[in-house]
Amino acid sequence: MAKIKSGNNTTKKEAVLEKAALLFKTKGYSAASMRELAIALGVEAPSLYNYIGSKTELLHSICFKIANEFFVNLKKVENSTDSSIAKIESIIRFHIQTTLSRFNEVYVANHEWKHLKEPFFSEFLNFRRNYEKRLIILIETGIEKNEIKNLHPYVTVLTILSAVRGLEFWHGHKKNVLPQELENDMVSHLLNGITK
Amino acid sequence: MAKIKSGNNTTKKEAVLEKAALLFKTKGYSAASMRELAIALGVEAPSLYNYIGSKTELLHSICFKIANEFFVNLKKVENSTDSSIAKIESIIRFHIQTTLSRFNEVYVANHEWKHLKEPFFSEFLNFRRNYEKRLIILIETGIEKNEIKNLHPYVTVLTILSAVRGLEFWHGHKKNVLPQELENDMVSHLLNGITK
DNA sequence: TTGCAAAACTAGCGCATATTAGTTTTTGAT
DNA sequence: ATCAAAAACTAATATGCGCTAGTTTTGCAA
Repeated sequence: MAKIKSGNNTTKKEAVLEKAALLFKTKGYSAASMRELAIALGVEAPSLYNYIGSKTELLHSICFKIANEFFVNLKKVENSTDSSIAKIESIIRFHIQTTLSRFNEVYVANHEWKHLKEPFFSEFLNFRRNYEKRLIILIETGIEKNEIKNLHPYVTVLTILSAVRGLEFWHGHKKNVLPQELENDMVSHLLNGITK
Repeated sequence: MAKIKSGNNTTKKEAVLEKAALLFKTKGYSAASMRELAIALGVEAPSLYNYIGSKTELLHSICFKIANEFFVNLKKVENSTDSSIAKIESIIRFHIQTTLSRFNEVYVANHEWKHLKEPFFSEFLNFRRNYEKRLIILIETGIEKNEIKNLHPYVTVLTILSAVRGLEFWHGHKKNVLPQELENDMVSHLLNGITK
């Protein structure tokens, strides 16, 4: 049967990962089957195991790759000399841009990570909590410096993270709103709500 | 074995539904098994079928009960004589309150509805789209009346709905923030961001 | 105390799953 | 043309699933 097609600069494993992200997003990790994934790649299910170790490894790869990218960005922002508001804006824009350009992977990392097996489940959970905590510190600093309104920092972070996560439901509306317009309007909404 | 316990004013079917909502939320609909649900109720799996028709019926009941409550509230708000901003505020508060008080069911309705079978899948999807569309109209009216900033209405609705949906991740922090404080701060953030 | 319906049980069917083992085909460099 | 490695295949295993059938137990009303 036909070989797994992979774009010129991607390995076959990456081709599998890409299809897996789409499938996991569409059907959910548990309901997605390796047979289905194989069919999507034009291949029989056992052939997949020439490239990958297991179904759970696919989920692991997707989740931690995305988590790492967000974390790298966070560190970059933390080390900048921007104002608190500018830092928050930068993080919001990164979330929006990454979510729009890496739709399937971001969705899986956000919604299917709970199917990770231990110890990876706990590792990922700590990752999230740490990320959230460091955003709270960013907000707290902004409040102390009188840049940001004195709302409860955790609520502010939750509101922001939830709002950008909601872009996963964005899909079919691309025709009516340009990505740049979406990004600017959402940033405006979220920042105007907390800027002093 | 022990009978299924149900609170004084609830039927046994409702007891099953309540546990099902918790289980579907924790493990996801597909990964949750009827055997597991039965154990949580102190019973063997086939006994459940004395009360319910099928696993998918459980999901259906949870999703449409919640959807209906949100819809009833929406109609009430639409028919009021409040300003546009007050209408939006009212809807945001309803979302927050319902999410906090009906945690598991709201989570399932928001995240697991995609496992509904046709024709219920499409019915639920139309429900959501209709709800969203009517919120957009509310926003558009507010912009025309010069109450609300001229951001793209769809983006505004997406931001608001996403933010309140994020309360599903609220859980463990109840000790540090009172629900009333949470509600007021989130409402403040979301409304200040769009009020003219 | 009897009788009957509600609600539990045990056994098991049919099906789908992830994965392994072993084998064959395809591919590309020499 | 050769030959080894890469990548596909077929077959099968063990497991778990939702659910049904048929039977026994339980609990309340008479």
